[in-house]
Amino acid sequence: MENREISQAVIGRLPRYRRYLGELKKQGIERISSKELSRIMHVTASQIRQDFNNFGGFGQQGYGYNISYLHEEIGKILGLDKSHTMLLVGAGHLGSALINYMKFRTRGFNFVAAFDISPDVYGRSIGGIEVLPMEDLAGFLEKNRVDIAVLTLPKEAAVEAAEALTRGGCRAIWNFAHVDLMVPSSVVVENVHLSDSLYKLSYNIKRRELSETE
Amino acid sequence: MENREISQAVIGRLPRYRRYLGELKKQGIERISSKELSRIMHVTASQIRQDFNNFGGFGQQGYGYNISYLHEEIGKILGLDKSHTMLLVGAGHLGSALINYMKFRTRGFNFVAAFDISPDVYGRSIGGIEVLPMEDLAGFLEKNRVDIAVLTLPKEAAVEAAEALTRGGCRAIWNFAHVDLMVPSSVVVENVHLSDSLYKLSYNIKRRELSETE
DNA sequence: TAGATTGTTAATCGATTAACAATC
DNA sequence: TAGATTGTTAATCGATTAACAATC
Repeated sequence: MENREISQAVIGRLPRYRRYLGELKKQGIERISSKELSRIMHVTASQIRQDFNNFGGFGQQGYGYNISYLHEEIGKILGLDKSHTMLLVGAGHLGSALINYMKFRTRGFNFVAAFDISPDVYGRSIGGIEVLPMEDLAGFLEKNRVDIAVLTLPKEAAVEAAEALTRGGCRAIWNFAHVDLMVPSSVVVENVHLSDSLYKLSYNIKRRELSETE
Repeated sequence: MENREISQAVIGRLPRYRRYLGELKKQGIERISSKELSRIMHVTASQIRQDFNNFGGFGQQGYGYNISYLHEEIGKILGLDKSHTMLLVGAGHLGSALINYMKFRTRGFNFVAAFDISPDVYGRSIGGIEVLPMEDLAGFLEKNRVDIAVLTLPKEAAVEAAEALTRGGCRAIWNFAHVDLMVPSSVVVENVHLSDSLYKLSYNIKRRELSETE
């Protein structure tokens, strides 16, 4: 059906559009023009229309866009109308924080199990889910379909875990480890490299200071 | 001095270059050509040379790049040779995880205080730092220079906190809240929108499945 | 119908890749 | 010197912005 490939730049903007549309919806506003939305979001109206048109005509000439409808459609494009089973792999501080991030749960991202390499945490419960030993991972994957594995392990362990996840048929990896995972192209990887983000921030502080001195 | 503006696309790639160079250094390798590095990192040699040349000549014709030197220079560009004072604003699960992320500390990112809105956590210590009431934030900023505030609060509280931080002269905000902060241009903001990242992942799972069915 | 605003084509801009002369 | 590989200019590609005809 859809065969035109949509650029990741566009996809990357969809969540932000959806967030703003959600806010407007909450405020009880019914419709909005690309021009007005552009003013609020600080992007060009042209970009907004181009972005939406990648997925077909969501608007109406002379009227604009219906907020509630557009919000829902973007949700569907992002796959938020379906629920996802999730696995926590690495039950340290960061992993615990993510599993406790209740918002995910209410939005169709459901953790079904948690694994860790350290015996210290086996049997402990985080976010209402019992932590299991890493050795059981392969077995678990044989019996259960997993959509997304959240990978919050030190890098060496992360590489190993990614292999086990891939072999076990896990669809996607949300990778918080500081490595580039080499997985077959059938497995989707989304990286969250926190230190990279912090380093970028550090660069921009320096740059800002330099330009202020000038 | 430097006045040519370097694109954020380039800056965004520097941490990854640095990571690979660090690995190579650890392996005891001394030099590398853009061609070889391109093979390892799966980017074009042309891009590598262009990126590095934004900052002047790091290499040598016929030889390549000295790994140790390049690693250090990229660190300097990113401002990693200087230490930064950090503030945790929002001491929930995610905030605690970040403050406990020891790597930061060993790398010159030092937390000096933590604040929260909930009286339940006042006086508690996380990552060796005592959590103070949010009301004390403005006073703290008057007395202490803060480079980076890590903002891990629900969005409404985050907007307020961002204002207080800005007024107090905080240089930069590492924003984990799901809002776009409106701050003066002198304050650097780096967003980590976790749910946006997860939604992108969700889209790509869907897309992968569709293309496999074809 | 007139006004508003989309959908879409065309123009511009910026980023990536290719090519090659300079030079170690 | 010959070979290797950078630094840099030129060509290509893709993404953003502008313009406008279609249409509600």
